[in-house]
Amino acid sequence: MAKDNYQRIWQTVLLIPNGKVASYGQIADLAGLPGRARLVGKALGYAPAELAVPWYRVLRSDRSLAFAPSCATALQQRQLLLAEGVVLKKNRVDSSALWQPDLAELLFKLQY
DNA sequence: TATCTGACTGCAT
DNA sequence: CATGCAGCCAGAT
Repeated sequence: MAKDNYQRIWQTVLLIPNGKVASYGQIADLAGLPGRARLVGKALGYAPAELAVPWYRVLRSDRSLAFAPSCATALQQRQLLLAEGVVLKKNRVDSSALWQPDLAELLFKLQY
């Protein structure tokens, strides 16, 4: 069911550590949904506020933010990332902020 | 059931 | 390094 995929995506995004970022495609892979990067974007859009999913830690594979640089959403994303110490240069995060999860630990936490 | 959409990607230029 | 573009595919209508 669609809702199940959203749940898996939200849970995976919840595991991104403070100060780290991941790409849509990476989240899709880790969530067991390879090839569905675009679905990750939709899932974040539908994420219930009470889950407090750190949507701002997810960006494109080239490390650029997925919004027009001047729109309100992009501004908020930049602010949230900067607040966590993520280095941002021209709408791109520094590669040192990329999340490199330990797969064994992930499998344990996600409980598939 | 058929179509349309896009918070994406990889590759070519 | 930046842009363009075809391919992508589940979910929404």
